[in-house]
Formats: sequence, C-alpha cells, structure tokens
Amino acid sequence: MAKDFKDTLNLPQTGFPMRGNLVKREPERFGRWEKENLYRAIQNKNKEGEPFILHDGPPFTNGDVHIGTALNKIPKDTITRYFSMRGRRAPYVPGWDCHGLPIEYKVSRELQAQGKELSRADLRQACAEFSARYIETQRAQFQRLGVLADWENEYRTMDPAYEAEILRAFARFVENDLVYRAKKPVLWSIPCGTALAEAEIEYKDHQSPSIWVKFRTAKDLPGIDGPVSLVIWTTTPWTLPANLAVAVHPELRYLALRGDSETYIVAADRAESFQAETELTNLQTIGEFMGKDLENLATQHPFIDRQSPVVLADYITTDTGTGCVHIAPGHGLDDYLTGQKYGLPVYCPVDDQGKFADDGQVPAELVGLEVLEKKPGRSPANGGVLKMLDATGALLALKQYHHSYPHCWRSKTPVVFRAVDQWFIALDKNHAREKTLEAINKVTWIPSWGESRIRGTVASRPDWCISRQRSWGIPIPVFYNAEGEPVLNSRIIKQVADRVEKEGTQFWFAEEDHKLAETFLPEGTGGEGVRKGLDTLDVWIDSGVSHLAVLDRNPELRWPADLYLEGSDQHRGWFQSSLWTAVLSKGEAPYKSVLTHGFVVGGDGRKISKSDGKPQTADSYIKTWGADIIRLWVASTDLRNDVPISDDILKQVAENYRSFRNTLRFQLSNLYDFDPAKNAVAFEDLHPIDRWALHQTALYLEAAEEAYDQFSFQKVQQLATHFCTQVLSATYHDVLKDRLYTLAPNHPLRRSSQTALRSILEVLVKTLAPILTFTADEAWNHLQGGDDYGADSIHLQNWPEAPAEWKQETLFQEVEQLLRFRGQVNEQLEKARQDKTIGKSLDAKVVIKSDPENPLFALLQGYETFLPEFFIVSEISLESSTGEPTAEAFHAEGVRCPRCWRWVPELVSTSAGEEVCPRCAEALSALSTSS
RNA sequence: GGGCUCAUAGCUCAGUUGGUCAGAGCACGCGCUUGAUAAGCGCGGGGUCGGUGGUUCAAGUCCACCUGGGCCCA
Repeated sequence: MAKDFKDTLNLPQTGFPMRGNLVKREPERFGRWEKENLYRAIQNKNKEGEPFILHDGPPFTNGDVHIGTALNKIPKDTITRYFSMRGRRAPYVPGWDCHGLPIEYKVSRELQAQGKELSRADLRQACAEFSARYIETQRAQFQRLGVLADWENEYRTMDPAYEAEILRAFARFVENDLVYRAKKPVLWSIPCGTALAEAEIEYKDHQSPSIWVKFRTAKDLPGIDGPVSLVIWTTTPWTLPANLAVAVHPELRYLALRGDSETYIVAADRAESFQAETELTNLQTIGEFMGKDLENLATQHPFIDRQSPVVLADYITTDTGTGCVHIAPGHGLDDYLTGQKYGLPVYCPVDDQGKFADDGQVPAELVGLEVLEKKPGRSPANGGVLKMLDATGALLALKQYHHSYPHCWRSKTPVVFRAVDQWFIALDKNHAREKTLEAINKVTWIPSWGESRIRGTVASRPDWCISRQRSWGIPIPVFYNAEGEPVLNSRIIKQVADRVEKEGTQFWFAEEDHKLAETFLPEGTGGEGVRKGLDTLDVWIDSGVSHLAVLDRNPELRWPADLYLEGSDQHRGWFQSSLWTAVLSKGEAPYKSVLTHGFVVGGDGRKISKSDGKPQTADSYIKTWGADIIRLWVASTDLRNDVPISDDILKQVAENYRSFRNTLRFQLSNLYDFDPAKNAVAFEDLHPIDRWALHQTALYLEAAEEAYDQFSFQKVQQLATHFCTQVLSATYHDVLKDRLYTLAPNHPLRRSSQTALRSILEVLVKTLAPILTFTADEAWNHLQGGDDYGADSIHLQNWPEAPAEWKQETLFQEVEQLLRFRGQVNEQLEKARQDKTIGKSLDAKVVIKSDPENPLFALLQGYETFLPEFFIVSEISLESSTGEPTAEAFHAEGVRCPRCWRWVPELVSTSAGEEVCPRCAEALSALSTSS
C-alpha cells in the first residue's frame, strides 16, 4: 500500500548524477568549450567591459606540468573567470618560456646518450623542437585542469616576434649606456673549453692537496717582535698566483701565536687545529684581535712581488681552515664579491686551456703549467706552486684532503672557477635602483610582506650579469674585431632585431662570422678576423621583457598589467626581472598589483621531492581525482603559505566536493516541475522560511563576492561549504522536504519554496563557477534544459545579484531565534530517540513550556502553525508555565498518515477509498483533477 | 650563515585594534532514516592555541629567544 502512495509524491527527479565521474566526463566538456570557442564568446560578451589584465608568467617548457604549476595556473583561471562574470574584460593570454639551460642540458644529454655531436645551430634546432613538443604537452595538461585561455594567441619566448622584442629592449639598454663588459668568475670545464651552469655539475669525491701558507705582514706589528704572518689554508694551490687579498671575519677573535722565531695569526677557534695540522709546538698566545682590527693590514704575497691587503668577509666560518682566507677574485664567486667591495681587480692568469698565462706577473717557472690533473692528484700547476712555496719557506704544511668537489658532467673532470668576460647591465646608473625602489612603493603586494621581500632583493642585487656561454637562447648581437674589442651598438642590434622578427635568431648561429659582419657592420669596420659573439642573453631577460613583448603588442592587453600572480620564488625571479626591465625602459613597474602563493608540500609539511616517490605531475592527480577536485583543493588552502597535498587531504576535498554536488543535485531535482515563468511566486507572497533562506543567500553572496575580490578563494570555499551544509542541507532543505514531496504540485507553499530554491541555486552555482568550472557548468545546463549540455554555458553568465528585498532583517532575526531554539528541540528529540520513544523526528510531539511573557515564547506562538514543519515533528504544543521556554519530546498521538508519515488525530477517506490525513487527501484530490 | 615567511583539535582552516575566542567543516564514535539512499538528519568525544621566558589586572592575540617547516640567497 505504502508503495502506491510513494508514486503520488513529488519526489525529486533529475538527470544530474550523484557522482560526477569527473575523470571521464570533464574532458568531454572541455572539448565542447573548445569547439564552441567559449573563450572567445566570453571576450565578446565583455567587449565593452572595463579591462582587467592578468599577465601570465610563462612556465618553462621542459617537462610535464607539475602540481605546483597547477597551483599557479588554477587561481589565474579562477580570477579571470570571476572577473569575466563580473562583466570585466579579462583576457587571459598564456605564455611559454622556451629558452634556457634546463632544456639545452636535457637535449644535450639525450644527444650524448645517442652518441651524437651536433653543431651549435643544430643543437638549437633540437632544443626548439624539444620546447615545442612540451608546449603541446603542457597546453593539453593545462586545459585538462579547466584553464580557459587564449591558446590561439599564446606567447612563446622563442617566437621570432618575441625574440625581436627582446633584442629591441636590449638595444634600448645599450642606447642608454647601461651595458658594459667586465670579468666575472664562472664554472669552467677545461676539456670542454666552456662555461658550465650549476645544473651541469656533478659532485664527486676528490683528493686535493691542502696547504697552510704564510702571508707575512709588510710591516712589523706594534708590540710584537719579529716577523708576523697571517696563515691561510686552501685546497687549490694553483689559485695562489691570482691571490690579491687575505680575508678575515670582522666579528671573529684572532690570536697571535708565537713560535720559535716568528708569529702566526689564526682564528682563536682554529688555533688548536692549526697547531695539530702544522705540528708547530710550543706556540704561545701573545696577542688577540677582532678580525675587523686587521682590516687593510698589508701582507706580502708569498712568491710574487705584490702586496695582498687584509679584507673583511662575513661569510667566513670556523668549520675548516684557519679563519684567514685566501682571496682570488678571479677564481671564486665569494672572492669576486669581496674583491668588488674593496675595488680589487678581477685577476685571472689562467687561460681558456687551463694553463698559466704569460702575463708578466705569473712567475716564469709557472707559465704554461696546466691546472687540469694529468693523473689523479697530479696537477702540474699545483706542483709548480708548491715548489715555489717551498722555496720561499711560506709553506707551513701540506696534507691530502678528501672532499666532495664539482666535476663537469660531460668530461668528468674537476671544474675550476675562472673569470671570463661577461656583459652586465648597470643598475645604479641614472638612479635606476632608486627609481626601482620607488616603483615598488606604488605596487600593491599581496600578501603585504611581498614588498619587503622584493625590496630586499632589489636593494642588494649586484649589477645584472646578462651574458651566458650557452647555445639555446637569444644571441647577444655583438662583434669582436681582430684585437678582440667588442662592437656593441644599438643601431646594429635593432637591425638584427628586424631580421630576427622575420626569421628568428637561428641565422646568427648558422651564418659565418664574416658574412654576418658584412651584413651588419658599417662598411670598412668589418675586415679580417672579425668574430660574432656567441654568448646568449640571460633567460631572465627573455621572460623579464614579456610586458613589452606581450602587453604592449597584443591589442587586447594593455600596459601595465593589473595583476601578476606567481609563486613567492619569483620575487627574486620574474617579478624582479620584469620590474627592472620596466623601470629601465619605461620608468615604472609593469604591474599594479602582485599576488604570490606558496609551494606545494607533502602531508607532513615537507617539500615533495622526486626521491620519495610521491606523484608530482598535475596529471597524476587529475587521473585519480578529476580537475574540479584539484581546483577545489586549491581553493581549500591558504595559498599565501605552503600548500599541503596528500591522499588524505584530497579525500577530504572530495568529500567536500560531494556535499556541493549533492546540494546542487537536491535543488535541481526539486525543480523538475518548476517553470519560473509560470510557477514563480511573487516575493511578498513567499513563505517566511523561504524569505529567510533568500536573506541567507544574500548574505552568502555578499561575503563570497568580497572574498573573491580579495582573491581569497579559501574563504569562498568555506563560505560555500557552510552555506551548503549548514544553511541549506541541514536546515532549509531538510525542512522543505515535507512540503516539496507531499503537497500538491501547485500548492502555493511548494511553489513558494521552489521559487526560492531556483534563485538560491542560481546564486550558488554561479558563485561556485570560477572554482568548480566543470560541475557548475554541468549543473547550469541541467537547470536550463534538464540535460548535460546546452547552448548556454555558466561561464557566459553574469554574476548574480541579490535583489534588495531579499534582505528582511526583522524576519531574519526572528527565524534565527527560532533556529537557536531548534537546537534545544533537537537535543530533546535525540534524547527521545536514545530512549527508543521515537525513531524519526516525525514520530514526535514536542511540548514547549514557558512563561507566557517570555518574548521568545511570544515569537514561537507567532509561528505556531509553522513550527511542526520547522522542527520536522508531527505536533507542537505551546503551554504556559514559568521560566525560559523549554522543550520536551514525546511520541506523537493519533494515527500515522501512510502518505506523509505525519501523525494526525484521524485519517479521512479519499474518493479512491484510501485512508490518509486531510492534507494528503487534498493533495491527492488536486492530483486527480489535474491529471 | 643571511633575507622573507609559517606553526590553533587527526586534516583543511576561522579567531578584527590583547579581556565568554578556544571555534567551523571534514574525519572519528553513537544513533535515526531508507521518499536527496555509494545520499540525508541528530547527538557526542577530541586542542595546556610548536616550546621557553617576558610585558600586562588580563595573551593564540604584544616582545625576546628556541625548535621545526617553506621560498630565496650564501
């Protein structure tokens, strides 16, 4: 019998499945968006809107999309979708960073494994193909994340037009006289005759001679009789001919140790070890200084007629050595920087072949000796230096030293630090640094500490070294005459740029030197022996001028950008390189605001590394969870900090997703017979509970909007979760079921609720759309036509608005009070359930007793007829008593209606001879007359 | 080692200018429902707010130091 009644109910109906099957179905939906060119349609919709320009930072095209890259791309998509719904013209032009060592390195390795040696031009071709391949891969992977962008007009730093812009920017720097040439130490592979980057270095165990060497002070020290020496320790004796200084730590204590005939100065913390290693006995401490007291003291080079001053360096540690450090600015980065501070030359007497040069300073005995080891541990240069030290008596001790030492990945030989001519951009000329710091002031940094972070990097960075001894990049268009003098000229660079615009940079590498010189050099200045430069530009220039190459050139965009959005590592990287190039060329920052996010870490809060075998590509997560789950994960976390990911976390996100999905599904399924045009109820006729729900919806919308405006997606997610689980599912929807299911389809109360539900669903689905792009679109189509796909996409809709009338403060406060009391009622119902007095709450009658003067009681009385439905019980009895209102639950009296399951005093017969409650009888009668 | 930064229930997070702020959701436990059902509802147990020491009548909330994590440098 009961089953028959079930057929007379208005039970929910929908084709919107409970389970999303995201992994399988999302790609279909994205395919549709592509086919219908949804991106373009959105741009057309907002053609007249106020622009909001998010400028995309280009990812490296050297592998699959990392989950961390997804963390960057998803918020960008969310933001542009949100602004697009708000009617702003928010184009999203994605880009790719194509040049650079990581790619060149990978390609070189692959070629090496195949036993191939390619020319520079051919290697570049292979790199270009590699990059192009990964652009295809990554684009598909980004699209799989639901990223809707102008993929037809994406920018690539290896596009000829883009490359030309890089060169034009460079030409401007040259024009402004900012580019200069100077030596700087780089890692150098002697057999390969080339500079190496950190990525091309392998660390291996190595045995080096470690030596303790005396640097005698040029003058005697006051209070100390006889000769005094600072003792340095080094494992690279061959760098001693290039020694120009001895460094000490300003804040370390140093001791003067008296031996038989002379005095040694070493750090106090190293004195014991010094005595042990040098086997000097009977040393007595006769003096003590702070390192800073020694500054500028002159010492004599042990075997060259030259003085080496004492300088200060705060990177000195007391882990090894003597606390006195041999400084050769041409042979080490620290040494170089220290040398810069003290105005020391960058002296490097070792030539390209790794031999001591005959420069008039290197002792004749050493000239021509090779640094590279002939046999393990046998470097002719080291041997020569040791001999000289021995001869002058400067060598205190010699020990073999085992340590990890950098080796060339290709030749497997130890690398050396060696100063090479490089190109720099001067950052202090024309007050560029001050201007840049000023520009930082005008930018909005989110979070605010981003400002101090970039300020620190900008203030402290040395001049920008822009040349790289690499192949895969933009050539620095410079010529060298027979004497090795560079010809750097903005006019030539611009001419090269014009040709690059037509055919790319490949010709520079493919064509012979003299032919290039004939083309670009003024007549008569070419001649014999002219060489083209083979250095490439630092790739940070490539991406750093994107605001010029993209924002300025794409007519849909504009300069400066409203927003840059990248990981916090980019304060030193792209944010900074873009800032400098913008200030140097336009005098202002290229962005109005900068939003940064943290990094993906594991569930334990530690960084995810390849070695612990956890998945790292975005695809690996998409394959098991689907894009909307990953997008919701992004929206669930505090992006400003580290963002943890783990299976447990994603499981939790998936639960959260299901609660959204089921909320949408409940609303959709209860609107199956609702046509707003025909069935909508006027606002003033809506039932109080429906108006309360609309008030809640207005509050939710307001808050969600504010959160979106602040890019606080996490807050959106929390608001939406609370709205769905608490406001809707646990309260509003639960209360509504009785009237939605059991009343006649056209009953005013049912239509009232459906009217509200429809409005609420629209707000909910739209506010979720920027995050749950696929699911929101799916739900929207079901709402429109009752099917998976429709002509209309949620992403073409405008942001919802809550009519002012939705806000009914008085009524809202009343219902909120009732809700608080509902908590008390639920406690009593629970008690009755535990006592087995009732099962479902509809089995209950609730007696509420109170002092009749109590305002809450008065309120309850005002809503008396609604209370059974509101508390989801069969009967409410309001009784006078004393004190605050209290509730007590009993089993309901009377009989249970087999149709609506409420307990009523008595059942009535229908025309069909069935026994139901009067309300159901009415509903059944309405049904039979309508059918 | 330096710059910036984070640390609240098992998990993701709220906690404005210091004083009922120790909260939410999820997970977990116990029930109910079987007319949102690989769903829904109710109730409940969980935290000395990373640690130590200060400032204060009063501190997750301010200060110092320490521990651990992250990004970037060295």
